[in-house]
Amino acid sequence: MPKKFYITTPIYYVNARPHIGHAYTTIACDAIARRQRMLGADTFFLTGTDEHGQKIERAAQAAGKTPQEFADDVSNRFRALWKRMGISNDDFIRTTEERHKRRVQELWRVIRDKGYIYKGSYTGQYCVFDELYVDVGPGEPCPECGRATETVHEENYFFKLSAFQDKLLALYDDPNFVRPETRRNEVASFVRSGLRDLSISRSTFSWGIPVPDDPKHVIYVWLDALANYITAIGFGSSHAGAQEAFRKYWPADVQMIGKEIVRFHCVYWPAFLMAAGLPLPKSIVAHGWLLFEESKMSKSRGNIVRTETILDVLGADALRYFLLREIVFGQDGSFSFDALVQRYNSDLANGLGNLATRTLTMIKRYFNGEIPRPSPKLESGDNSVADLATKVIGGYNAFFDQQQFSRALETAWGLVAAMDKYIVENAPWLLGEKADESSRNRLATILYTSAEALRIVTALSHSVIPDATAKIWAQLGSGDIQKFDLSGLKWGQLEPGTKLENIEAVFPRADKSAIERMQQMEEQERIGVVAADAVPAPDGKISIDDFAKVELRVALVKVAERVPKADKLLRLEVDLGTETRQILAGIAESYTPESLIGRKVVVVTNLAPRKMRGLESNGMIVAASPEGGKAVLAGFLEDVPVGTRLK
RNA sequence: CGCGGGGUGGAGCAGUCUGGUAGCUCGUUGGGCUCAUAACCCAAAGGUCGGUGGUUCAAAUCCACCCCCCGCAACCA
Repeated sequence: MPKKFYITTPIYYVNARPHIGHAYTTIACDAIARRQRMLGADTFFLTGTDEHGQKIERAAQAAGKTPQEFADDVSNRFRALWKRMGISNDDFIRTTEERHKRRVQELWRVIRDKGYIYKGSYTGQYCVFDELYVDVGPGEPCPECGRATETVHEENYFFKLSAFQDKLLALYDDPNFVRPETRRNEVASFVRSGLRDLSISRSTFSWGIPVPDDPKHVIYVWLDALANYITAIGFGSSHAGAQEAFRKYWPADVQMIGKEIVRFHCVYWPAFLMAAGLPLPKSIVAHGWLLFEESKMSKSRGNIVRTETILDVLGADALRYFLLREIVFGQDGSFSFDALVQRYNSDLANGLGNLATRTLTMIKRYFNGEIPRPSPKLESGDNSVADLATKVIGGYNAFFDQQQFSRALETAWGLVAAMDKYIVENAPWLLGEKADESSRNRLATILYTSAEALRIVTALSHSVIPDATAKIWAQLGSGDIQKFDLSGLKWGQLEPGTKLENIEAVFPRADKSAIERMQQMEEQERIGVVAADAVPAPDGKISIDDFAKVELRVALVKVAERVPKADKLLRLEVDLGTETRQILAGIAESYTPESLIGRKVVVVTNLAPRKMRGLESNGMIVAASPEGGKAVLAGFLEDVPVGTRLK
């Protein structure tokens, strides 16, 4: 029976559209899954979307949709993107599917019946953004994310997380359970500092899976979401086939996550599984974040990179290769169009692609398109290539299996470089002009050696760049690469006499215009999004009515003081003629409090209140805010009465 | 003491866990080749691996202290 291999991506939360960060995780898993299939493992690759929780309920409300409609829309975007990228997932689970809901409830019952769930009451602060109860006083911000918290009083179900502290710590002794090492240390120190029982139900909103026998409560989103890894493969099902699948695939071999969700996967998840008496995943692998040209991608910065743009211009292989080759897996990595194009040109177009073309072209020209039979008389250069190839196979496998993708690829490309050198040193094109037997034999050996090295790099890198390698493989006359048994890869398998197929360049060189095109596409997308948000203004302009919604008034600053422990924030009290208001403004780096008192400023008066550092701000001071520079307050050259409206 | 990442030739980065002549890509300069996608090959210039101290026969790598940069959040409605 073949070995099984089960790998999962996180299920992506549907509060945001898919971006390149999601693609990164998914590509890494896809490459691993494809490789396992090539090695002959019975592989199951799962991805999906996480769709419950208060955050989704509210986002849907803001969008004027039902939570289900909202989730459907975003989930479909993920599914469509993976399809377009050729992601080879075997299933796509959604937490709003019936199969998942029923099985999560079953998991709940199992844990409950083992005595790890109890009912308790809780009064405290809740952070909607993190979906977490936090240990702070009323009105204080969330210590995790800094956003405002809400005071809730709930009767909740609790999970006896505290009972698992020692077992969890023992678990981290296995160096493979959490990787890389830094994450493992992080988690271990978190657990060592003490675990409190975890609230695992909510009754203040309803967008979730009802708690069995107590439908006023919904199950905590993280318990719901984490369970997908087992519900998707059949846990909790009454069908014999599903039960069989669960027994076969669980525990997971690799569970890939981003570093921001380490705690949930390395503490809560194994605790839930232990409570349910289920086996634990063999390895949880956390990767770093993808930064865009050094800074974190964010919508407001306008530096979001959509995967679609890269697919349009360079194709999926280019993106896959770049992400896995350029970034040291586990660390934060930086994305830029320049680096992408450079890497694409040097490694794919000039490297592998060019090696394929030059090798195959010569075989076509000098041997009528048939792989020549090498002479039994080898020279040292030929043997070194064969030796290197063998080393490269071993090295690549070792690195790849430790998720060191960049080093694996670097190793494989060492063979590409060696082949370029080998070809130049042996100058086959000179031998090609001679007709004597020894020249022909020598030429046959050189070209066989080149083609065989090409075949090996192609086979190794297929899981990373599936499309191009499938083409090269076919051009070599080796047929369908997906049928190749990678576990048996070794030097000398290429059959002399094999007829080549039509030769075609697989990685056309990209020029500077490719970068510009991608930047333009992103720019247009950005404008499109802005315009779409502003509803009926296709040219980005707004109507006078839209402007009239903003109420700007002249105000006099009465009180100004620094907010404790805040670098940028000033607390102001301003006189609007009819009332005095408290406003917080992020201008402490530009103005001293004293210089503001008695000054007339422009205030947006009809802005929704917002809490900052526990204080409420009821408006906004208008200022010119140059990028990276100091803010300059808007003011008047002539005197104006306080309270006057600007229009 | 908020959390995290980092400081290695001109640029971007590996290498640090498991000490042993400092490596890759790009760029620059000169040369070569012409099978190949203006590609490929060779050579050269260019680094006291942030600093100080320690451990060691040996430190980019281990230990201690310090300096600097960046991201996130706190606080830019």
